[in-house]
Amino acid sequence: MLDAARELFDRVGYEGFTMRKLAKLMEYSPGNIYLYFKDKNEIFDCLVEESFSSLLAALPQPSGEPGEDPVALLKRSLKTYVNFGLSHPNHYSFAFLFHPADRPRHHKQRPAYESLLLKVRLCIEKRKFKTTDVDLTAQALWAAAHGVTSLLLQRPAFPWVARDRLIQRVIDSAVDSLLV
Amino acid sequence: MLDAARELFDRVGYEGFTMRKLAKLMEYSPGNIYLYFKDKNEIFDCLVEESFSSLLAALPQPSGEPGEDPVALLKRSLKTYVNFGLSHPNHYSFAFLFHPADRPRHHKQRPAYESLLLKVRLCIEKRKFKTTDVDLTAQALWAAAHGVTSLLLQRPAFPWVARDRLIQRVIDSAVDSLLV
Amino acid sequence: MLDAARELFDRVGYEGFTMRKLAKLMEYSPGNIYLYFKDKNEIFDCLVEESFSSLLAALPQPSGEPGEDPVALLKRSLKTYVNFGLSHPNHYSFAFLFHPADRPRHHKQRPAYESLLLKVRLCIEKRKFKTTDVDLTAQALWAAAHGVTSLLLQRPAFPWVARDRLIQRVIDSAVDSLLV
Amino acid sequence: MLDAARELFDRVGYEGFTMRKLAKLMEYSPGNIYLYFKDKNEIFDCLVEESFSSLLAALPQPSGEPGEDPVALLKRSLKTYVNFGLSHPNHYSFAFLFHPADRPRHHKQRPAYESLLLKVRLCIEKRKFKTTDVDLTAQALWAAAHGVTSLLLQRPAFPWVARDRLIQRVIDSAVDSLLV
DNA sequence: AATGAATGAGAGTTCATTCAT
DNA sequence: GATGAATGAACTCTCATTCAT
Repeated sequence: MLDAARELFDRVGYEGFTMRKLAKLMEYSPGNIYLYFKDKNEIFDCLVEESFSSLLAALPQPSGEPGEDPVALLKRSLKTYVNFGLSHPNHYSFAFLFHPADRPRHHKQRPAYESLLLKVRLCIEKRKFKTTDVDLTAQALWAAAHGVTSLLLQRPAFPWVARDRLIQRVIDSAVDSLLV
Repeated sequence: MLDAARELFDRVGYEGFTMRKLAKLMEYSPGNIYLYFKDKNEIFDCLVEESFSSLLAALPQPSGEPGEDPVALLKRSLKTYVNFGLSHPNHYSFAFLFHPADRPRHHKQRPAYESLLLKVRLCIEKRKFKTTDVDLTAQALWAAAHGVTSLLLQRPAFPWVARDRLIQRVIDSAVDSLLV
Repeated sequence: MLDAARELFDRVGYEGFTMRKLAKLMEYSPGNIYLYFKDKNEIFDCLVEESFSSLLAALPQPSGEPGEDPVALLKRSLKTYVNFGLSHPNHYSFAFLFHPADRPRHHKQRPAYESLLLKVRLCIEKRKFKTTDVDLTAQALWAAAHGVTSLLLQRPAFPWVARDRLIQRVIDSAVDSLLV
Repeated sequence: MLDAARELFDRVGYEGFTMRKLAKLMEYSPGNIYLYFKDKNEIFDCLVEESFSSLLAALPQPSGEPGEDPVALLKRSLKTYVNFGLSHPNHYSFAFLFHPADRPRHHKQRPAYESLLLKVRLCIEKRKFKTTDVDLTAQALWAAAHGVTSLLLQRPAFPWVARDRLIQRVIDSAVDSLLV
């Protein structure tokens, strides 16, 4: 049922999503949905939560081994982030693109951001970066990664250069410019 | 009339925009709108077009003077783009973020992209950049700029660092890493 | 339209009243009602107001002539009240019988009560009554009058004695017991 | 189960009473109710019946002792009636105030009326009353008692004088005016 | 050129009720 | 006996749109 909802949300956007369409999609009666979810918002919340969970699960974690290259880990991480978005557009949409502005922002994204912070901090601790501002750096990297992801997802018809090159370039630019 | 529509749209966003509200705002009758616009979509199309026009108008153009620094121009240009998005959140969302699958995508954004291409090409011609791939570079820069803009717009509650620093950092990173 | 609403309210009661039924009754579309009334409550409010106005208009007023018998006026007044209820069941229902408990009580009834107070006060001033408690007396009289009215209206099938005799008796009992 | 229904009904009133709430209150499944009651109406019918029974049970009965004062008994009876209504507002409303025209009127109230007739007859037989019309007298008394009860119930916000005084006055007036 | 009245569809939600299990 | 899932109709209300005037 969440799958159907996700697909519908993705197809018609937040505004276009209606309980009735969902019901029809599942060949249910409208009222039946309310046996499983309190209301429309609850569905949305569930989807968002699910999406953040899978994103988080996909991200690589520092191994803790002494020889590990923190910059490589960071880059791998960012690339994973982008690829996750591209290969799970539904999840990415829920996590980062829909914006029912009237609802209290979900802070489910926090763990993912923490994970990024951690990796940035690692780079800084190992003196790989010129900067020492963890938050600023993490947010700038996030912005870059999110930028490619969302553009590629939302403008599929645009004449993009080869995806991989573009992604690589964005990440390299964002990270390399920080290196000592 | 478009002004009223724009103001309403700015105030209430896409979802909140209704023909009735527009009519009341102009002290017209609802039906009267249809004398000027075929339907709601046409209004939006106009609005989007206007938005892109004013974005384009806001973007700095190369002066053609020999002493002009193309890199500075490029950076200024990107910053303008981001600030335009931040100060017209509804239009930026509407132009770049929504994806109502049922409507043909507007390719109004094309001229803005061309303008970016032009400036990148300038940098390359003046041997400021290591790279020579105009499209790849332009798209990577667009991604970065779009990334900050959309994140800031869509997650207003997130504990961002100072906006200006973040924007500056993203742009600097993206551009500086290209310099010879 | 108010007439239709009144009739419907009266036929099906407050809970049974729905916008759809009203629409169908008038051979309108449901949404059309909202051109004339903000919502269901506003309809109800209008009806209540109307009803109190006509009740008030029906009640006799003291002539001010010196020879006027205040007790007779009071009795006439009470009888008018009851008869108004019996001959305008719709109005009476709206004024006194429906009870949408969740809504702030309408104080539209106040003027009618004031009118009763006035007449009671007259009797007391002219030393016709043993009591001097204006409010207590007025409320007790109202209770009696309302009692007959509502019983007769709401239990039409009950084997009542002759209406007029019953009404007369209730009023006489209530008033005569007060006389010096 | 009727107890649960009664409690629920007492708490939320007629409009607020739903099968689901009843089911949840009893920790049953909604469908389960239908094993015991045909439908919602049947529950209400039972409730009403019960209400009338307990009203009847609450009413004082003539002791048959020779010294008993029938007028005092009558007054006590009327007072009990009013207080019953005030302390079971929902049931009183349901029994005496609603008039959902679609349902056949319950004549469950008959025994209560008989009980009143009986007491009036007693007063007349013992030559306490000027009148000899049992029905007229009983109905007038009922009207008075019902009048206070329903007004107090339906207009809780009205600035009533002290309840007890009002009730006492209404009953005294109605009865005393009959005394020889 | 402009309006007011009207429509029909659709929104989210809740309800009494049924029925296979 | 009892349940969970399901239905279908109803609810209030809003919307884009039309059209006679």
